[in-house]
Amino acid sequence: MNQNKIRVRFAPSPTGPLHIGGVRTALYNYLFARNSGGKFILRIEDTDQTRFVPGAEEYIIESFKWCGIEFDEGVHIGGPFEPYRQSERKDIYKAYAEQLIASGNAYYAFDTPEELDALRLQYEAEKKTFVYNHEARKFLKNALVLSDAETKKLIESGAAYVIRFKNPEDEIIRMEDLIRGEVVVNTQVLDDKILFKSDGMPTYHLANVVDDHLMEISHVIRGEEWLPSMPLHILLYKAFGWEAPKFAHLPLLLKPDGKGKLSKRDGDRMGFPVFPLQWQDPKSGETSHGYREDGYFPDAFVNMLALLGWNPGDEREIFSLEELAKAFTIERVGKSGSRFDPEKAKWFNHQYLVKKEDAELAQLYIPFLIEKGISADLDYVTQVVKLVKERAHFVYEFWEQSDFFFRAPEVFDEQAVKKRWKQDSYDQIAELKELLSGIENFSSENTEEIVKKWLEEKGYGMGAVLNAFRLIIVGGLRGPHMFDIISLIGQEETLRRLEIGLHELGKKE
RNA sequence: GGUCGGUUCGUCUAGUCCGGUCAGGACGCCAGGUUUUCAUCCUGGUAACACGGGUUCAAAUCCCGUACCGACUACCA
Repeated sequence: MNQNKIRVRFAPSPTGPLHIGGVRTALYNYLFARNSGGKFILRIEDTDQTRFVPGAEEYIIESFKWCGIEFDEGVHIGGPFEPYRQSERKDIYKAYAEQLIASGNAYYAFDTPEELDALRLQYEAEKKTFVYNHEARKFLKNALVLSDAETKKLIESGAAYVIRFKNPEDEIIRMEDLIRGEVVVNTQVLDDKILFKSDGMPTYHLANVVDDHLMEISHVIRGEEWLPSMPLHILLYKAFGWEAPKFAHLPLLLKPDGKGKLSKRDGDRMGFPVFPLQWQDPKSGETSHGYREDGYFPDAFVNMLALLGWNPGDEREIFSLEELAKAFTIERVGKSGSRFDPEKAKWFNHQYLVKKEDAELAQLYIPFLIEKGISADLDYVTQVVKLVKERAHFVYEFWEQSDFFFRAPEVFDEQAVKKRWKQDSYDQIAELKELLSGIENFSSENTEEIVKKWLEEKGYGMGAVLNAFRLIIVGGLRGPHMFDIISLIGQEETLRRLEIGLHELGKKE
């Protein structure tokens, strides 16, 4: 193995949509690779044929594309270590399993799943736990107990078998985790995990070790749920006589309330996405929300995710992907699980929304307008966006903040009428209409100056008049600066709305 | 049950390795200010070292124990 080359991989199983915890794991791998000038690889771990879900692999690839996370090698782009899909590498694992048998590190076992299940039940009844370990393997149906001739005969007769790892009986394993430091385990407590299944496929444990070695992976950065199997993996590298990669086990993403790791259910329950993209389950037809479809910007999403378990050590919070790559180090990844906070996710999106160009946001807004049956030119929409973007977390919220730029109010908010349409209002607004109709330069600044002067001369209350004015133009007590609004919709439209408003609201007695 | 991991404001976290500033920032929340409304924005406030021992002049920081939480414990990954 070339020791100087940093190579990391993300190795999902195509069993469904990618959970944001998985996205974060991939992100940290990506950032680590970019930070160190290394390579980032996408490998598909589809050794469980029974759990294959159509479309999952495509979903995973599309998710990263959306996030802006790019791979250097992988199932979708190829590379020097092809193939990158384990089902297509099927043939290579058997030989490695047999190599382990030859070296005395593994053995054939013929126990059927039913037999083992029965054993587990039996143990449970006695309040014990059945473990296929160095004790149990001495009295079960395997090559350690059977003679070589019997074993050979069984295999030749076509009996189903698995290959299990033969754990050392009593050995202290000291392991180094980049995030957690030293982890020590006695092999006594380990069980003889299956490496090779009776269906001819390797298990994760064998396949990931073989592939990581063959693909010259230098660092294995994965979720904390893999920490308990790190000893097995270390032992496997040792048994093969290979140098093990460095390991880093990332803390879990926890649910926003209560206990435990974040799950799909939490998203449904609390109304926030758990997946990067929308996903429709091919079997149940059930649809799950995605960040993309819910209006999040990919850069905001990635930024938010990166800060969940990692921090730069200073007080910066807004990072582009490039900035993240520059700042990221594995040392600054925390040890403890992070509770996901949907509120902060929204805040991040707002930050990115405000930072974006008005024209860019207008482009994104136009489809929403079209859906409302409104056609407006980009220039006008850009002006509108400029006025309302600070008030929104998402582009889809623009409509509720700016509908009145595109159409006259159809109804007047009842509460607002009650509060702001007083006895004097009709006459004052009628006067205001007169005033506005005479203005030649209808710019925001100019109308504001003229109206304020008029208010002062007349001794009218600014709040009273302008709120009544707003009520008529907007339909409610909301929206940006009044003079910005009328300047944008124009003099003609302003006067038209005043006419309608006066007629609708009438004179209050 | 067993093994491993974790524990600083409600949440994300800095500080812990190399003991010593009112334990800092952000989100949220609350209050005030700005404003013609709402939002933004500005200012301020709220609020934490899981617990118990020990070592020390001094512990969030080092040691031990306890509690709690989590992950894992499949011919799944």
